[in-house]
Amino acid sequence: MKPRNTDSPRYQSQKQAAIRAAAAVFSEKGFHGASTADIAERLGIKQGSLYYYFDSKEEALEDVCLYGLRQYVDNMDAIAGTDEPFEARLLAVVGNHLGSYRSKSEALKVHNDERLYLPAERRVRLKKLGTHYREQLELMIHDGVAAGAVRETIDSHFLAQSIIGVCNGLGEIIVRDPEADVFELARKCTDLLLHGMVPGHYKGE
Amino acid sequence: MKPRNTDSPRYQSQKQAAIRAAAAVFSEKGFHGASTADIAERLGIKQGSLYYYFDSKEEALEDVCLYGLRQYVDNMDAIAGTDEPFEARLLAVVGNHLGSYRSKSEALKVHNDERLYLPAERRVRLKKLGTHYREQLELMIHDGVAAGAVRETIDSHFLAQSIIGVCNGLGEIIVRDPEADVFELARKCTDLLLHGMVPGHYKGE
DNA sequence: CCATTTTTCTATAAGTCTATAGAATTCGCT
DNA sequence: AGCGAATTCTATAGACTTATAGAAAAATGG
Repeated sequence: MKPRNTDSPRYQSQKQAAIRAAAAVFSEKGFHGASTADIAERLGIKQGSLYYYFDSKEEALEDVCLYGLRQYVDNMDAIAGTDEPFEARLLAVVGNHLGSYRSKSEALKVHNDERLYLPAERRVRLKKLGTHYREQLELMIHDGVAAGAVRETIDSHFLAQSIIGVCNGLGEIIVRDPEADVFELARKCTDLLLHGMVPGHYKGE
Repeated sequence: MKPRNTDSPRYQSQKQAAIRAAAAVFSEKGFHGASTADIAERLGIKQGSLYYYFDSKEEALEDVCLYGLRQYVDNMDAIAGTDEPFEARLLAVVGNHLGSYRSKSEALKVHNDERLYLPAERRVRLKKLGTHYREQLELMIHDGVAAGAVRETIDSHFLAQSIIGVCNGLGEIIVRDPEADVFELARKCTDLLLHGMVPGHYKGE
């Protein structure tokens, strides 16, 4: 183990850069397909030097996943804490999810696709964040039911998973097409989830 | 290159078994994380012997992906070819998608998560099948609009991607919980897509 | 039941990868 | 400029992988 000053501003900014470099490489080649040499090269240093910032390749993956997930979950907490009407909160949730694909697509993609390759003990913190996210969403749905904005016959676990699924599906559009209008997509997505695709319901549009 | 009789019934059944073994291992460890030794072990033969059935590890991945995708796409063709009303066809599509997670979850999961690690020239056949699938779905949506079953304001690319997304999201429930009732999930999913989560629309339920 | 074909095994070459240790360089500060 | 700390470099051990070649074993069929 090397001596390192984890508080120095230089260390912090390089570590941040290292995480982003790892995110980019993992997202392109996958965890096992990427080598530490790939990550170091993108960062502009040599392979061995990378171990100044990560104790192991697995730690790098964990850091990338946490980085990708953190802001995303924080935003959810903020949304769940407001007393906006259900529809507005749903729009905010969808917007947050889709927005993450644009701003930090790589780290979040790595979390989605590669986190399973982490050993169980490295996944605890991620799991906590993930279940927290879903719980907040399910609570929101319960509120929606109580407020009469959501049918009582829909169970919240099913619905939460559906919402997450649609967002991930649309995330592919966002990643594929850098021109895609994220806000417009979020609006259409929320509308679909609320009112379905069938025409002629009272809400005129 | 070894001499092999690809027509003998024994070869065919062992090759099938090899593809399934590869699917299981790739799905658990990922393409790069899995070794040819892992696949051979699951099949009950030695590492070197595997090359009697695959020219390379990449070919194994391609075969697994094709295996996972084929039946899934064939079913879509059958569904698109009927003249059932739109709602019934949507239910069939969703049921097919969710059902695939139950029956061949491993190969389809491999296709979803690992196909990107194939070199471009090995991906052509997969791409063809995939875009064919989405085109059929978009055509179905156009029919639905023409028949008045779908709002005109929804664009079919967006909707197709949303449908695929919800199904993948619910696929996680199916994979996680072997007791989950796939047909019931498909019904609820179709209902959500058609009518949304908001209560009080004319269709009483 | 023997001869031929098919399938599997053993052994290994050649390459890649992670992680470490210690030397060399750069940085921040006075 | 010069000292000590922080950062990066070089070099390498040790493990693991894919793919191949030729020997061995098992199946097939006349």
